[in-house]
Amino acid sequence: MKPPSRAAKKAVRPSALQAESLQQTRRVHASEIAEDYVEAIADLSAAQGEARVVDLARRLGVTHVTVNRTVSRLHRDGYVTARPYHAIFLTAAGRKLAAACQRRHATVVAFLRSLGIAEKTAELDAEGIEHHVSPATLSAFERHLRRRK
Amino acid sequence: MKPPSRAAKKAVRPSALQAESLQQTRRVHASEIAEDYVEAIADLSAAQGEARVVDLARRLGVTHVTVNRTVSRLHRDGYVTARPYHAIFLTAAGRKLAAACQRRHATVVAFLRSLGIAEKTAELDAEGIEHHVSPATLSAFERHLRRRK
DNA sequence: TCCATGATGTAGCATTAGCTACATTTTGCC
DNA sequence: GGCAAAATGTAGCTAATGCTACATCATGGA
Ligand SMILES: [Mn+2]
Ligand SMILES: [Mn+2]
Ligand SMILES: [Mn+2]
Ligand SMILES: [Mn+2]
Repeated sequence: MKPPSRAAKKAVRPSALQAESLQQTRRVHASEIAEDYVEAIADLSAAQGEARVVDLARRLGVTHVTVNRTVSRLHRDGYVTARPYHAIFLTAAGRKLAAACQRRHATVVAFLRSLGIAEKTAELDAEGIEHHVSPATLSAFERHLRRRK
Repeated sequence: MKPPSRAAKKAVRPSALQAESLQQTRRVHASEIAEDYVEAIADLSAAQGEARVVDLARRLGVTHVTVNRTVSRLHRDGYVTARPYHAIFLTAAGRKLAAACQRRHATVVAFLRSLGIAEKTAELDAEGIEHHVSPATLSAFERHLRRRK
């Protein structure tokens, strides 16, 4: 069945741009777990001096099995040290990534709060939004925060 | 190796809240593809009267194989009709979801644009951000837009 | 009419990400 | 020191999401 030629070009969002946006979204999702893990490892290291598997499992809301497998991927990718039966520590690359993520996370939460959004809602939404915030958009958030201050 | 008791409780983000946030993020990601698909199907239907597999593949930036399998899941979940060798159409549930997603998408893009973010950046970031925007946050975005207008 | 081409469908591979069940190691405590 | 419990590790399952390669269907033009 051929599309009836009516209405024809309705000047809709171009396919190419949406495809590019969705591809970027998929790329973001591929690196997202690494970001949340290094952030959590940094938080736990600051609070307790180290990050253990159980602590990560509790904080990330998954089982220790999932943590194990993800940590081995983080190790494969050079973000963490991983010795059996020892706590997990960030490498230099891991610390750098964690610092950027912590900063971005805080900015996104502060920005949402500045719009009058409740603390808990801001935290819930920010955990997902943060990864999709490009450097340009992060700058815009910071600019808005400075203006509002 | 036990954590040295120094610094002890550093009043960091509570584990329970972060775990809950990450669980919500994972739930969002599980329904995200359905949202992007019904939105694309609605767009294509409006523009051409129907949504074909090739068109969806082009617009979503994936192969037609991926489209096929996802469409069958959408059919399983009641969002689309699916007859072999025919175009794909939204069910009532699909149209309802698509309308909400289109509206939310437009709001997120407009909100980012109102912060001075470039058109293309807004579009790229919005494609990922939109799914993590809760009803409360969407309201805040709309409120901000009304205020700025 | 018929057939080349485009559209669609399917088989099967890889990776990621979650899980339960069970094995092993480490540790806290008597 | 010895042992129970906690922590950690591993085997193997499911599901989602991407892909290539190949098979089948549908159609428009010669
Ligand atoms: Mn996050
Ligand atoms: Mn975060
Ligand atoms: Mn999207
Ligand atoms: Mn996301």
